[in-house]
Amino acid sequence: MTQSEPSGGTDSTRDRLLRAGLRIFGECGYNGTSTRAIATEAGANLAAIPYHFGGKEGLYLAVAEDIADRIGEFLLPVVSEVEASLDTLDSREAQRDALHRLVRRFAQMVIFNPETELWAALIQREQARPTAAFEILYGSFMRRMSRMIDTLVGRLIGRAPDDPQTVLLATTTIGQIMVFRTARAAVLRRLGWTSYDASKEAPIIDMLLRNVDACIDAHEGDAS
Amino acid sequence: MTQSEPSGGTDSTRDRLLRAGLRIFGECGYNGTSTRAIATEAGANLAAIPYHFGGKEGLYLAVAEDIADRIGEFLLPVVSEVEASLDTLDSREAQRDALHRLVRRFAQMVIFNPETELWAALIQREQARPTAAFEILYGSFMRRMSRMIDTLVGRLIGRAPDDPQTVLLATTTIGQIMVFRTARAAVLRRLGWTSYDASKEAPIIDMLLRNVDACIDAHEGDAS
DNA sequence: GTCTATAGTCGGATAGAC
DNA sequence: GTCTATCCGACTATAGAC
Repeated sequence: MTQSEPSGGTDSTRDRLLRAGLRIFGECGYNGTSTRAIATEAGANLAAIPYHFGGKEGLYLAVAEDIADRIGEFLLPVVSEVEASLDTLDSREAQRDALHRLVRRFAQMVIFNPETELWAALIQREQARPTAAFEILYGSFMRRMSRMIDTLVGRLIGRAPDDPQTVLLATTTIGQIMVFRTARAAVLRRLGWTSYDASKEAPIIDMLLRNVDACIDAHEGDAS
Repeated sequence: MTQSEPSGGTDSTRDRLLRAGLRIFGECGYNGTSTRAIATEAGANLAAIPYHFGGKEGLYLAVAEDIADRIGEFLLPVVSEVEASLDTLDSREAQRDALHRLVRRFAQMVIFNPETELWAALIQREQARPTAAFEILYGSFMRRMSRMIDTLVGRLIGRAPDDPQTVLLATTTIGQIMVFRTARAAVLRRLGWTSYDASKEAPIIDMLLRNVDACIDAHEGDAS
């Protein structure tokens, strides 16, 4: 959301630094990453980092913005579509279907999109220990995605979107998806898998949608 | 589980280093932590770290063992109790009740035990990027806790404990709890809270147990 | 915009006195 | 077992030529 689009076709030094920064910051964390490693992987000069980004921290924040942009590109088509149709969702089936579309898309990204591998660790660290980068991530897509899920869940259980009960239920819904990412090492080990390959997508998402429906039915119509 | 018990009453240099290491490794990550910072906080000499633990990495692994021990102390009473009663759980109600006890205890630890704050970030990093410390954590309590939940969930839905469907459902159950820790920053912000204080324990755990029951009912008796 | 060279700081580990 | 002193490598940032 700055002036440049590293996702575009260009391959300037700035873009290569951003790509290398994304990979190495994601893998090693802020402190575990040296600007030398980034410059080397980008095939750029060490001094190019202070020049283009003002320093290591500036590059880190630029990487966070880049991640936010890419997640936005992936999620926003579906989010916008649901937002636009929100006023016409009068039947429970339509509301449920909209929620399913959001959950499906989110799960596809979090669990099965290989690109996510790079973003996930960085976002997790920002959740555990927020820095300025968290504001970038939260303000860009997290807020909008969360509000949308809250709104739909709230309608389905007959509560306001900002009712604590609604938000808690929306949270557990998202948690069922995210655990495949955040407890990845333990989950894969228990399943005897080495990665979440495409053949697992249908059974996992089926289970998630079934659980979402079950949890919502369990909380429907118990307005305080 | 080594030779010493830092949880005991002693306060040797070794114990103080372990406590300081737990706090700072947890807060700043392995690379973000300097042995100088640990030694200072422990009121110990820098050279005491190579002396007692062989170096920074040895201290980190000792911290992981310490965490595993403490989590074990918190969880194992309940896990053992359920394990022991496993053969006599013939009614669905008894099985469900046992699962509730595990979920409740796990949630109390993960979400509401303030001590967990220190462990959580370290464990999360090990999930995203396992090192030798992950083996220590997984082998000590994760495996046992997971097997227990798999076993109970499997019985309740009429499948084997290692059936993928069983493991997936157990995973989503754990995910509903862990999200309060792993997406902490975003969840608190959406709820307008600043921490999970004790007054929130009952409503959150009630919702979790209700969701667990609902998900299990949704998957009951659809044996392949 | 990109390079080399270097300044200045901080990291972990060790030697050796006590 | 605990200390001081120190080595040496790695880090980020900057100066200044091109």
